Amino acid sequence: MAEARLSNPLALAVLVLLFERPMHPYEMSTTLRYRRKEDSIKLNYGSLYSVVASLEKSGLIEVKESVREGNRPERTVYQLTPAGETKATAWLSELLSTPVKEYTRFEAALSLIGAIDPDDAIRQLELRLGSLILQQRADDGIRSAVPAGFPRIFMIESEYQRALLDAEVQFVRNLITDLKSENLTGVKQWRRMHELRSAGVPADEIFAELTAMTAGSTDWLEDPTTRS
Amino acid sequence: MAEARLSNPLALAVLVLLFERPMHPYEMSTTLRYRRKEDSIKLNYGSLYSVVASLEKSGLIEVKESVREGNRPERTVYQLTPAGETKATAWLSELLSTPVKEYTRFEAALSLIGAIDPDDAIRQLELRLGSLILQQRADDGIRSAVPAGFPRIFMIESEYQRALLDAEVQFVRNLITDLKSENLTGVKQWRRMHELRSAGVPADEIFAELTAMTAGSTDWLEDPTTRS
DNA sequence: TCATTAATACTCGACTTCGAGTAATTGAGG
DNA sequence: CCTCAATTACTCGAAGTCGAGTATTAATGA
Repeated sequence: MAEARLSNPLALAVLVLLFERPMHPYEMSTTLRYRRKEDSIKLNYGSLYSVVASLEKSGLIEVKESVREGNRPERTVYQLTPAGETKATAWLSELLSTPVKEYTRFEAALSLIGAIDPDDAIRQLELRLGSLILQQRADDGIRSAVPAGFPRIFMIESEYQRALLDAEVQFVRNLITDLKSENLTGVKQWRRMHELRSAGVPADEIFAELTAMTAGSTDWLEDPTTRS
Repeated sequence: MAEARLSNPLALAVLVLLFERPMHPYEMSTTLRYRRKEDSIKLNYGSLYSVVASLEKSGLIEVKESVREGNRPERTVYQLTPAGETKATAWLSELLSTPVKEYTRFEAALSLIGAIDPDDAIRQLELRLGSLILQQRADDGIRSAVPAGFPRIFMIESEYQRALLDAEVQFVRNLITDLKSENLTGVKQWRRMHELRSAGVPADEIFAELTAMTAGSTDWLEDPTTRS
């Protein structure tokens, strides 16, 4: 009954599935796959079984029965407890109502982009843009193949995904344009820095020249250890 | 030298920091914090030290020196190896060029939204919208406080973040509108389902009625176990 | 001057995540 | 009828993640 701090959304998916009817873990996995929830909820066997175990330990689900057919591995069928039912709706409500910061790889990469040179960065971003546009096309294809009358609410998560994809395409396109046109402040310094570095100029001289390049306030250039 | 498959972007951040100059782990953490990279790269001590250890084990970084000042814990200063230098640029390039699916909590929640009733869902989404708009305001405030001349490229990751935030606001606003106007196909069935359930109607009768409600093709309503 | 807070620099272990591996059963093709 | 692939159902251990805890020193202020 310990209040385990489950954070894996897969655990919520398990609760929601058991809200419908009792199931064994393998059936949960096939059901999630059949309903295309795998696109939105990361699913792998190891996690599924350990998540189920931890839900049981915290009293949110319980074993209903344990059936063996022939020589196959035993199937353990689980069902929701009253506590689990409460938890499922509370948890889902919270995920819907409360935005939490999600860390993406691309955001991390952007924040470190200065480590490669600008022309290289542009090239990589163009590759990304290409992939993203292919994804849009693929998605268009899927959408046009969905039978008329299919309830939108059943695939609302894919509309969200699409909204984010379109936003990213826009962002990357703009970024490439700004980088190419040197329209983005700081790119000149960035480029100069890589020129100096590849010419073997030592770090402190690079720092000095960059400081000189930048007109006006340069407080932001300072290092935490060197600031007065 | 083992090719460890590091996936934590924090490891890339470590490589990039050491590309600048040798550092000890604690200094990496303060530097990342000072440069606001914490907003984009999840940082906690446990992960940092274990990531550093695993980078060392795979030969991408190495100990430069180990200094002790007074009775303080020893500071272990690391530096990049040639392999680490190569890895840093290759890894960064890959993160920039290659989109990978990121699983967000909100997307997971949307995919399970059917488990709570529509009116409840609308309420939670309105709460979310409120928070998101507050975030936009806060971000506007920060942006207007940035000193003129501050190079945009140094905070490009926050522009990405903002683009995604704006897209989410749009999406949630539209979704709320569509739900309220019953404009979204499937909402009627969804609402009816929760009415029946809270009236204690058994699952199979609910299924029967929902099938009847939906004109035309209802293949998509079928269960994997019951399809012919 | 003495107490209290902040900063420094890391350690530890509980918990999660991952995905390859296992081992039986069913189905379809030749 | 036999073989080979797919499906069923789960196990296991290595690796990663997390954040509270520890122990010292520096700074602040009553």
